[in-house]
Amino acid sequence: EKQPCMATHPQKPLIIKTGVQFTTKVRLLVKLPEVDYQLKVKTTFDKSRQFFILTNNTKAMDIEDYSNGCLSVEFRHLQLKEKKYINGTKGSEGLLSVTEELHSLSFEACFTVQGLTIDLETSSLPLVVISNVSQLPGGWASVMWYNLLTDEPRNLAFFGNPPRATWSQLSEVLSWQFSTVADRGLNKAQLNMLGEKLLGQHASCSDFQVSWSKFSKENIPGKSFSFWMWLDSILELIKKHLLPVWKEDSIMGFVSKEMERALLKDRESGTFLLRFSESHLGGITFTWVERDHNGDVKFNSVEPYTKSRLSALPLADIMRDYKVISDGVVPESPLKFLYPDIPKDEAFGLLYNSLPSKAYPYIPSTLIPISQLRSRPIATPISCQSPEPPMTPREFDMLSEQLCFDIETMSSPYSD
Amino acid sequence: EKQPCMATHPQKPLIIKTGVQFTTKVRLLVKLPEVDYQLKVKTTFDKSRQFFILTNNTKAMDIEDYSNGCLSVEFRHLQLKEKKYINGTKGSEGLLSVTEELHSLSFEACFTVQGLTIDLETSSLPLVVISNVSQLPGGWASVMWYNLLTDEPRNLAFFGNPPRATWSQLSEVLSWQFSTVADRGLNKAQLNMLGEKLLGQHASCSDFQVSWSKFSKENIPGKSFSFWMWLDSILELIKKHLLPVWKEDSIMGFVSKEMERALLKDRESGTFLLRFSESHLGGITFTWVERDHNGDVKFNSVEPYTKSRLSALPLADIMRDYKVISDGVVPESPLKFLYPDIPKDEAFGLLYNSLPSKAYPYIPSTLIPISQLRSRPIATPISCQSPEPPMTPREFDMLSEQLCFDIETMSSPYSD
DNA sequence: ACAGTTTCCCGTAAATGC
DNA sequence: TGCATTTACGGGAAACTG
Repeated sequence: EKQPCMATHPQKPLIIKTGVQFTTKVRLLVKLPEVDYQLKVKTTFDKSRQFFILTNNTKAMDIEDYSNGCLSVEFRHLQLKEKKYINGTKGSEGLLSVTEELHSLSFEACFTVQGLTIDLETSSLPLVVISNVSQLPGGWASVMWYNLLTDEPRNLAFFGNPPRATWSQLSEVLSWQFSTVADRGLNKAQLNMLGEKLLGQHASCSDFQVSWSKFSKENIPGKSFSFWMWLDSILELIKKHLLPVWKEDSIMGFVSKEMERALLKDRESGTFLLRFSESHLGGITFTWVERDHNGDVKFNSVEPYTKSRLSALPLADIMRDYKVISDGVVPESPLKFLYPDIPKDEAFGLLYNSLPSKAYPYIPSTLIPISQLRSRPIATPISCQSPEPPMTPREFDMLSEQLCFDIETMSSPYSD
Repeated sequence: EKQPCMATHPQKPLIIKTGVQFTTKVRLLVKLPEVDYQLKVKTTFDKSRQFFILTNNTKAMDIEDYSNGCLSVEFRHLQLKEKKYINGTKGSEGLLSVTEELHSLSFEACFTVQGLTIDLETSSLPLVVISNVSQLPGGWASVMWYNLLTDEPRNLAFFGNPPRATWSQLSEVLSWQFSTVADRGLNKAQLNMLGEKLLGQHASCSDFQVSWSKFSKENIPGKSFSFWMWLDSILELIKKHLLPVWKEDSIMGFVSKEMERALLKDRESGTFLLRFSESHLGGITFTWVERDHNGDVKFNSVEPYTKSRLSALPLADIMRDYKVISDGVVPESPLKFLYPDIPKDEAFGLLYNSLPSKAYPYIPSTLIPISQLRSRPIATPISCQSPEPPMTPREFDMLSEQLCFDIETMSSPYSD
């Protein structure tokens, strides 16, 4: 039953949410003697656990319109649903979290040619099944770790004992996440801050290793979220609310508070930079430096803006309009220069929204972010170092040796 | 097969959304000779149209726990799904919109006692089936009109030729909507404004009649929504964003612009009132009066606040913080007295949110609504009259003459 | 009690039907 | 083409379940 084979397109593990439609396509990689033969393909979900395919899962292969005459079939509107076991025995993966369980779809076909019965079977790359979008970040973590650390196409037990990643490998993957989502990766200084956050001072050694647990399971000391949950919340914030500003490279973002002060302390009064909150998920703040008549330096950071605030007022408008007020005095913007010395309107001007609304009989009204300023202690700066070079990403090179057909594409709204 | 009967609880038509669970309960109104008889009840959706019950629809009756020993059965987790007709013939109600189509659930049971076969059957009050919450307002309109204008328990053809309502009947129902949703009904002045909006000057005559079409199908002249859609958008706004302020009776709300000016013109500078937008769905604005050094009167209305703005900043905080700014001058609140003469902080003070956030290392920041004031023409006031007295609501008095059991309760998240 | 997980369902957007 | 209606599914919250 073994047949000669061809390479398939590169494949990545996917995330599928129960109850949400996904698509998969299978192609036969050799031409069969009789072309019109009705070759039915059946798609099934792995038996190991509690999901089944809700919708019609059998379809006949057909000749691709555009193509070389290959037989192929596309399953659309597939949907996964959880099986309810009445006598509570779920699968065996009790130790792993849902997003660490890897599943797979199988495709089978069987036909007889010249008295010979031929069974064809193949299966998808690993799948993570989630039931709510709130599990998506966990699912992505698994997909990233798997892609980063194994070449095995179908190692469903991967998270039983997941290998460590070197910081050099990992930092590159993290930078890609930003490139993908936001068209701009992370620079060395930003990666260095992330490395120190994850590893302490060891980060300077690029082959220092990061465990799966440290990356996405254990909480950051003193916080209620893991490193990846924190980073992903920032990716989401950028994707939904900061895209133009991020693309313009106006957000330094990943800077420790110490570094921030070191950078700002010698700058002109009113110089500021933007930094992601380390204490809360999905927040961005800005810090500006002020020098009083004695020449004493003072740093002020605004309460971080999160998605709810940013959907009321885009960041560029916040930058334009932010004012500090002291009683009875005309409010004033403390923000003059984006670090190192770019005039604010030059950095953000193109992204400002044109205020005036057209609602004639009415007086237009806008929201202005305001702070009541009080006195504040001066912080001490600390030094900082720079990170290691990136490494080329590994890619799946899926040559299926035994199988005559393979999955061509598979898509789900949760995968890119 | 006719059996003696008892009254059931009052019933109201309901709205059911496809794919969303609902519950219904049926009770047998006489005691059967043999108590332990397994009396199975089957629930079906009316055949006239395109829905079916997705979930298990047959259940045995049981003796109620608490009760007089009546047999009853409760169906939970029922769900409606639309039937797809392949050869496109849907039902016949082509002329009516979905929310005007009335449906019903039927309940049947059959048993034999002493050689006699007895069939029991009953059906629910009319149901409106919707597929998206965006149809809820339309559904409510139907339910209100039905309840208001017929005593027939199951007239599914009601909207084939819906009767008119007198303004006196309708105005009372509208006031109830506000009582139910927001704990405060409408006063005469508010109802009068609504009556004039719907009927012009005829509203003063309380038995003037309103057609179903005028109430909820035709658009208001010059607008893209019907009277009820407009009113319902305000109910929603109150429910989600204005509840405390509405309960305090600080929102006059339904005042024509003419009346508004008539009321404010002789008041002190800085007197304001709150009014719902008539030009846009779900908006609220405030208008204040200003008198310049010549004694000339000027009215200013702010661009209406809608749910998106109000979810960024609650109304009470807007009232507290709203400022008008002229270049280089300290911003000032133009709002001094809630009409007629209540100091602003007295009217809204208890509802202000305490600003200062606890985020220590950061400077707290709030959003302040600001308008850039320009010169504005002065409007001319017009007079206004007051409305008619209310009338007692009619109630369903459901005595089922032929049936031995009836529906006791039926619930769906869309019904109160 | 509680954390991890799933279910529920509104509300927006997109797709579909007429 | 435009409007009415349904479908899709993210996201917040409640319900479930060991």
